Amino acid sequence: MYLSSLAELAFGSRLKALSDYFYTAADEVYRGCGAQIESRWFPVLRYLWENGPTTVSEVAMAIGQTHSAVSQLTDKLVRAGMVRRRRDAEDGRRSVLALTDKARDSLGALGPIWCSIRRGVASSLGAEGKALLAAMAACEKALQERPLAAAVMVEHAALVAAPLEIVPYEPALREHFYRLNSQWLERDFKLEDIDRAMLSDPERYVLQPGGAIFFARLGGELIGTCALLCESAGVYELSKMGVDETFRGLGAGRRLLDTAIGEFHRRQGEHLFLESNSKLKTALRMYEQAGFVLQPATRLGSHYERADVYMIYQPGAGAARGKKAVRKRQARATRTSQEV
Amino acid sequence: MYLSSLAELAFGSRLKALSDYFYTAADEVYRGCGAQIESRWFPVLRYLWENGPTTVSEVAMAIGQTHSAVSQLTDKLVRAGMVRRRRDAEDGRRSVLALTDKARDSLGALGPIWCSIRRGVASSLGAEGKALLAAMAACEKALQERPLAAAVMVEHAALVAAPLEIVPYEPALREHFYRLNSQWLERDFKLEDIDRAMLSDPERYVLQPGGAIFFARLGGELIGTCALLCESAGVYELSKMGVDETFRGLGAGRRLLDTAIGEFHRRQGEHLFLESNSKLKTALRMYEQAGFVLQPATRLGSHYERADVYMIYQPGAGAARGKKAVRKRQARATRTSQEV
DNA sequence: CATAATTGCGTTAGCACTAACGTAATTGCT
DNA sequence: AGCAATTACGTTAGTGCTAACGCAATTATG
Repeated sequence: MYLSSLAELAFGSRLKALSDYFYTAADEVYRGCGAQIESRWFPVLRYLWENGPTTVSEVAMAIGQTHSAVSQLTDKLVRAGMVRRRRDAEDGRRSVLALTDKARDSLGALGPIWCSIRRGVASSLGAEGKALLAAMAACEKALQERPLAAAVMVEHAALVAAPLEIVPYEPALREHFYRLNSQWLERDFKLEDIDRAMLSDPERYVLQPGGAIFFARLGGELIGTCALLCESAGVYELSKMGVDETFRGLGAGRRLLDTAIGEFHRRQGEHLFLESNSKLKTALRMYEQAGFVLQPATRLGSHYERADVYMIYQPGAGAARGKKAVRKRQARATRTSQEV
Repeated sequence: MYLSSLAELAFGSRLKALSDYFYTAADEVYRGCGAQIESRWFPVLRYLWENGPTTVSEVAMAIGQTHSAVSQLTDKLVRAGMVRRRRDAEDGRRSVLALTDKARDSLGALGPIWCSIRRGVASSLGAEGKALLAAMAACEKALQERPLAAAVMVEHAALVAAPLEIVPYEPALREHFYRLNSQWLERDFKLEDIDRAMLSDPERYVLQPGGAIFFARLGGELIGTCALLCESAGVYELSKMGVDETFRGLGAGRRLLDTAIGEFHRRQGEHLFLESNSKLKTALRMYEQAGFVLQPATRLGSHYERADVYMIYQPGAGAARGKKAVRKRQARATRTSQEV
């Protein structure tokens, strides 16, 4: 699903979808069993069932909704003959809600259905259901203790205050080269042997043959990296570009890319190419914007299994060229190139 | 929170609440950062941002909503100047949505905010956020493969078809006595030494002193148990009553209780009491309905740490007595007793 | 090629909920 | 006691979504 790829950014939408799924599933079950009840009624009725007559606000507080919602729902329940509304004798403002005998009968008969729901959830979701419940409870607690909006604002303030710099490789940063690249490699692909070698000993495999490595540093943190490999005299490959997942969208990738291209020019390189994978759409779009042009076929004798995209740096060409070749190979990528 | 106590039964409501929390938190952040965007717009805009111009239904499919929702949202986005609507030249039915330049600018500037959101979620929810994402993904997958409503109906059919019987103890069932009791004991309390002893060797601690044990069997499964302890000549204690959490609501508890009381009468017992805890509201209500009366103080020299409720069986008394004593000790329990 | 079925979209009515307001009752303060 | 503040609730307007319908365009079928 597309939404899952957005991860933390689409929490709300996905949770809503899940919520609706459960509501409609419950209604389907109630209908199927001939129960005269709707899923939305459940929290209120069950609370009254367990706790006896209570006021509107107490119910609202307990089930985490506004008093208005409970008040309106009560109208419906009264109309359905499930709930009785009474003024409280002690406090005239209060409206005391109590189940009718009909409701008590209905709810009593609902025992097996609730039981089936619990068991159905277990059989349908298995351990994942338990995990979801546990995670929800943990998140509800965490959000009460550390409100999300405030936490985000703190991060935002820190982000915009911190300077974003590009710094060259130095031995003390070797582990970051590994960390930043293994993150995305292990997420979408797998670490190939050639990766492991290069990431573990960049001095030998990148610098010594005449290449360069850059890091993006935000404040004190290293959030991205990029390597310019020297394949042969004047021929360079852009590779090992990785930005920490939680720091994407800051422009670090583009800054690294521009720096690497700058270095390629500074060394008076003649040919610059890269290999990538069609999954990495945002990266591909960035390469195009920077002047790389998608080639009709993958590179002959590629070092990587995951490589299904081959691009060559043609600064003068712009993004207009290569359309036909692209269209043949990848409808989706074409659309992107037209758009950008 | 009350809803969490309902576990699987209130999935929908809790997920909705969480969903709304994330939506409003996101809106708060966007407002706080001065971004001209609303949280509900995000899935559509982001999809167009990543995939270029697409049709209404494609967007709807991708973000898991109806075409109507996307169509109406598009109205708003067009009014806000973020999206352009165009008829498709190739297929006149289709309405192609594309981001305006303004939207592209806005979204481009949103990078740091999205980044902050990801980091804020991490700092606010920590590992729980990851756990929630993982659980959601797993549940979405599981629900596609095994629809919930169908699974529940299957369980329901099996439940109503299976006969519920009460059977006396026999050595082969010893482990079930332990299993069924340790489940609720470990959930709300903790296993005390006296529990462990009695549950491990019921023949010595229950049967030999003159007590009895019963099991509730549903179809082939043992789903509940209950013990009648003989304290001294004619004095019995009802104890170790437990029904599997996933099988509650079927009336097994009541059947077990009635059987135990029947056995108490059959043995011409003179005094029957029980000790329990005020947390166990549904159990307490059942005891009252069966003829137990709440006592004003806990029992002198109780064996259990968790015992804060003491009830004596007075079959003639009904549920009307003991109100005053109750009211003094426990406002909540009082309400229940008035109600039932 | 005519007709039926399907597809894609917009519109409307309706639902569940919230925010905001108004009203009545109660509590707090001097 | 008198007045303000608070509390409890109902009502209204509005939001975000779905279901259901209708229309137009496209595709399938005899």
